[in-house]
Amino acid sequence: MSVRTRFAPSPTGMLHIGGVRTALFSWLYARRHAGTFVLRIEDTDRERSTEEATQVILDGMEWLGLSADEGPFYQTRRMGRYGEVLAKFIQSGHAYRCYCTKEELSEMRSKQEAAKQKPRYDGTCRNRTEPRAGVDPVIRFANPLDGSVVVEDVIHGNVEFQNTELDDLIIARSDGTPTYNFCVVVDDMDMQVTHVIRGDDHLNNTPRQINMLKALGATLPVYAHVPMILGADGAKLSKRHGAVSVLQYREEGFLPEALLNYLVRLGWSHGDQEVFTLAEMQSLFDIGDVNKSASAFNPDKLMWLNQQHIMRATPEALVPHLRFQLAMLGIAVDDDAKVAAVAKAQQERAKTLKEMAQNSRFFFANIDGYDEKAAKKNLTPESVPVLDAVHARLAALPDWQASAIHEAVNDVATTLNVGLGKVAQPIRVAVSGTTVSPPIDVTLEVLGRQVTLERIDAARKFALAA
RNA sequence: GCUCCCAUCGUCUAGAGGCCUAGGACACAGCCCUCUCAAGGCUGGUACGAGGGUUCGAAUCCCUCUGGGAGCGCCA
Repeated sequence: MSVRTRFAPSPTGMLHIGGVRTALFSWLYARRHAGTFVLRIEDTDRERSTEEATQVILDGMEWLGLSADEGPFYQTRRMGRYGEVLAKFIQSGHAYRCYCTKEELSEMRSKQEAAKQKPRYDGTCRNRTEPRAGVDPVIRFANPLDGSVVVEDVIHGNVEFQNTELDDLIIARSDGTPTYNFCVVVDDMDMQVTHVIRGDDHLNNTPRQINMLKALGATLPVYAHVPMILGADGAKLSKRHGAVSVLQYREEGFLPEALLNYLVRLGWSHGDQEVFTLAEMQSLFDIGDVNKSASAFNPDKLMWLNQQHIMRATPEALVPHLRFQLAMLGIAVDDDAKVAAVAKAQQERAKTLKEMAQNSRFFFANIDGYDEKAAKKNLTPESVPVLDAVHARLAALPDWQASAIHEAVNDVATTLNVGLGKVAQPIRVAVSGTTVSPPIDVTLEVLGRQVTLERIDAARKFALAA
């Protein structure tokens, strides 16, 4: 039987990197085994599910390239099917109507807590034969009373739960709508999911799901409960560090493959390798190799990986990303060749595309003044002769190419008997407004002769006045 | 409280009894390279939670403790 995995987020909060990682593991596993990856939106909680969160899931998955082979399926559109199974369960005695009120249940709970017991439903309505007037019943699954359930997990090994620890969970609310644990079971069965890969916060309700699956006579899937991702401080992932919408990472200038690379290395490794292409991840990843322990999110390493991926990408591949970031800065460019040239010049010196765009403004827009410290040091009366000499040499250059520019700048330094730095820095400040840019020859080539000469002229005037 | 899970540098990890005076990566510090910033190279410090076993030998196996996490909803 071929592998079928699924990612089943609920649109009650923004999809964040924790969710993305389980999605990635599921997707990778399906890819590795030429299987099918299903996307299912678990939106049975009408109160808390939002359109916006659903859109983030869809857009996020698309941005990351984690395309679904089937779906998205929405649980809210499968209500008929759930009702069918519910009826079957009641008929077969696997489920029953419970008329206990919320007040009664909460009283039961507080008594149990006071007695230092685990709160659980006591089964009062199991043997009730008559409805209770004025109470809309919920439906509970009649969990086996004795014996145990063993979850065979490829990451954690066999985990045994006693049925006496489990209680009769509610599978349909008093308004008739089915609940999470029940829908998951029906869906995983109907969608013929072979491998359930999800966060290990679900390990505890897996035995209940297995009991229901058994009651349905379904084949059990293979389980893989992956460890959670913690915040940078080792505490639960929160908004302050990482629990933001995945799309936030696009805004921040991360490459999808870099984020995926970072995430795949959380709980998984392949020797000493740190940088993985998408193709490598697909061929090397195996869910059984995933660690058991939770890991903390480390923004620095994500940054480093992003830079590694930027460096290894072809300039052409960076074009759309850089354009996106330039557009965010209000810079519209239609010259893809120039964007590629800039990307090529900058790809070694930016940790994010956002940073690259910020540092590349001067290639596309006029500079608005000079950095104060930079000008004070480099655009002085003493630098005027340098700027003059450079201007003259560059104006006379037959070919506007980095190699020729390099030679010209070197010549000026030699002629004036100063270090290359004394020449390159004033030019750099003149054309970029700052002391930081790619190598000066490359910078000028990309900038073009006309703009270069204009800016040197302007800088010369500024230096004279200083 | 009960049940379940987890435990190697600050962080991500290698390690499946001798190859470990514990390896790699991020971060940090220093040096080199150098027209700036980077990238790159080299060097450095820091870890097997504690205690008991098993064994000729334990980071690796077992037990206890400690610490962390999850679940126990008419949430998912």
